[in-house]
Amino acid sequence: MRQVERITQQLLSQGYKLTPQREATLRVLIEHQEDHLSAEDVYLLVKEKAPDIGLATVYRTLELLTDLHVVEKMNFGDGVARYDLRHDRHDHHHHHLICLACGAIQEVMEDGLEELEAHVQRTYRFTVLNHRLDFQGICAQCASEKK
Amino acid sequence: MRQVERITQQLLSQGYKLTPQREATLRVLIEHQEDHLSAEDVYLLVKEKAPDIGLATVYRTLELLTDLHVVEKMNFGDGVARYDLRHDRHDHHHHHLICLACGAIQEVMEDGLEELEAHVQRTYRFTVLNHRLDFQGICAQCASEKK
DNA sequence: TTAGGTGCAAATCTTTTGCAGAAAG
DNA sequence: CTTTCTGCAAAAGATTTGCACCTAA
Repeated sequence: MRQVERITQQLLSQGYKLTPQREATLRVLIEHQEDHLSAEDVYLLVKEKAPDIGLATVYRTLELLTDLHVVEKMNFGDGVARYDLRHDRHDHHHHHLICLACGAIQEVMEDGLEELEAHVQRTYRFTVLNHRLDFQGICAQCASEKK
Repeated sequence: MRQVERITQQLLSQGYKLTPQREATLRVLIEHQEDHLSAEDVYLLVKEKAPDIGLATVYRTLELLTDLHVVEKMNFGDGVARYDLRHDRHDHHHHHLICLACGAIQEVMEDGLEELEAHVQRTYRFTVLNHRLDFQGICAQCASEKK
């Protein structure tokens, strides 16, 4: 559980308080790294451990963690924001495979955009700070079920 | 103005009616192809020509055009859906440069993802039907102003 | 003539905010 | 102690929906 401690240190060192609500939220995010949770999802999961937490606090905590680059706020077009734990501070190198049949979201860790990014940088004189790439399609499982 | 006619033909051939509201909305979308309009933006622009149109109709028309693949509904993370006219039926090959300083959204017409897409297809056995790539950063203009 | 479309207002859903009380440092 | 947090309820936005009235085909 080194991860929780590293992040709480970061909170404290920047003058934020470590409250039980924040710690519980952090734990949920870490336990569900694979899951791309919405604020509501996080709220329900935190509620299991700390029934008194309010939804507004979850929103506020997620916003704080986004500012601290602990999580990344994402939008997959389904009307809710989802939050991804960042793997490291400078990580902007993972993509998503979104299955249109079952809705599963899988991560692709390889980057593979360096060349295209350099091209954009040169051709459009655009300084790329981050990028975001999603593939929509049919996952292996759904494809095999259809047969 | 061949574009309007082509799309209205498509509407009619699929059993939808061509109403003045739909035509006006279509014209606005075509005249502002570069602009990544939100539903509200479209509403205000259509209202200039046809003051009686309702916001709900604009939403319904945009939904219809999305189903028909005439436009693509996009989400840049600013809380509103934006609509991009598709360049052709099978087009999934344009990316966006989003300037974090001024908010401008520019299009990149090159694809350059073929290789990565093939890799994903092979490695994850994921059938890619579409993709979506945004670069966030600083545009040329904002970069030069900062000096 | 009639199925589909429209405008309006109300409803819904996600996210944000004001405020008084609570608690971390 | 004091500043920051929290929960609650209300507010704010964006989008959707129910319904009675229109209108394109």
